[in-house]
Amino acid sequence: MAGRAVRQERADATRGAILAAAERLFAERGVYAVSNRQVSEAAGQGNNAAVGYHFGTKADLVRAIARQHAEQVERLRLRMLGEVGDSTDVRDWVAALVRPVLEHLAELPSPTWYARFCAQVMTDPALHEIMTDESLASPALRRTVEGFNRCLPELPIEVHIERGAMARHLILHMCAERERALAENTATPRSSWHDAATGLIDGIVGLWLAPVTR
Amino acid sequence: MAGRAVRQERADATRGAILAAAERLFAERGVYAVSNRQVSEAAGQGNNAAVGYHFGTKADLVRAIARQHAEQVERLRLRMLGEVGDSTDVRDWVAALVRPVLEHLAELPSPTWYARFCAQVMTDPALHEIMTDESLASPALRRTVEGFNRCLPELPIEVHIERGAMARHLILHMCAERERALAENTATPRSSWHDAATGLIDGIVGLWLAPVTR
DNA sequence: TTTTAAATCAGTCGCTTGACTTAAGTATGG
DNA sequence: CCATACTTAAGTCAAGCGACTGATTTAAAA
Repeated sequence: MAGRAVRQERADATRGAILAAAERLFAERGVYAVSNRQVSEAAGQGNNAAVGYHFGTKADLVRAIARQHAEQVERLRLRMLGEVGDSTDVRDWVAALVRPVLEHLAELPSPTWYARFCAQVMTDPALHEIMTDESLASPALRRTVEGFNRCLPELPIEVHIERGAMARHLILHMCAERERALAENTATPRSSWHDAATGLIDGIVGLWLAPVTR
Repeated sequence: MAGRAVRQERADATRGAILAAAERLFAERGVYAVSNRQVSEAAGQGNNAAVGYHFGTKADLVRAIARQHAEQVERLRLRMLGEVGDSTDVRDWVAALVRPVLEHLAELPSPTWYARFCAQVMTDPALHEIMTDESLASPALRRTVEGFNRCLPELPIEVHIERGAMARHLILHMCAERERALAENTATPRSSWHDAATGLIDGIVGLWLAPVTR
């Protein structure tokens, strides 16, 4: 009964070590530039096949890392969704999109690698899909997007899609850039993740409300 | 005299083949996931050391690719700069920032790999610097940024830096995404690079003119 | 206690890597 | 017409790769 838990605990510790090591190495060097051997070693495993044993393919490992974080972000976004309620202010909904992600990064022990990891994963066509799958599986995200669409002024469909992509890129790469700067101890325009989120929200709202050239 | 040119021509053809092959492979798989051997083979070279012979390190090869394109973009931007003149409309200057890049992509034979190549390069801290060096070496870009700053409403310095970064990310990754979609024959929100540029300019202008939360 | 199975370790396999060396081919300049 | 210098080809080398195998440890179940 409680016995099984002990063995599980040991395995979970190893799994966790592999996840953490992989996230860091993938973020710094790129997913396909890092071998499973290097991940195993960085996780303190004598066995060079530890990754294969616990996760299978490299894509499975990437999915596991993504899911771990997605769960945390989901938790934060649900809370935020409660605060937003049924607001009709575009800014509130953009905040519900942005803030949970940056709050999550702020909560993580420093230095963080998650944003850079995401940026690396999103550049690969195959892995890209894994990432979007894990994100779109989130009910809170879906509800946020719906609420956002309700109070957004009417836009041509192609502009709507286009600006959605712009907002995604903005969140992803501004986070990755800030994270990199923090890791390398170089200057950042904002002194906290919270302030960075505010600036990001300002920009994204401006982007969505910009007039459309026809 | 004319003799030397023939040998040079042969070498230039090989160099060109290597540049083209490297750009494609780097864009698709990432710079460090592709070996010099693979580049040499893809360029039709029997010699597995052809890359080393013609370019030296992988960073030198990346720089050569970046420079090649930067020259074309420079040419287009200079022309655009003439049209903009001394306009005081923010939009004109954003257009001078954006249009040359997308015009260059439109001029290249399809499919293109340059935008994805840039996106890959920018994710690596070491290569990142090579790319920015090649870009900032452009006088036309510098003049454009200056002209832009002259007609932009006053912003806190940190917001200015922040939004500059946002605009950069937007241009880079929207181009890469569109390029990927074209290569994979999936849907794109806009039917031409020119229209994509218009949408991008709309968004970036909105971003810069957005009110600042204090 | 003994048995069982999960988890880890240790090592092998064929293959590819970057760095390097050597040889062959070729237009030029003497 | 030949020697030179530049370019390409071909192959070697240790190191590292993923995939795989069998042995060992360890806690659970019998």
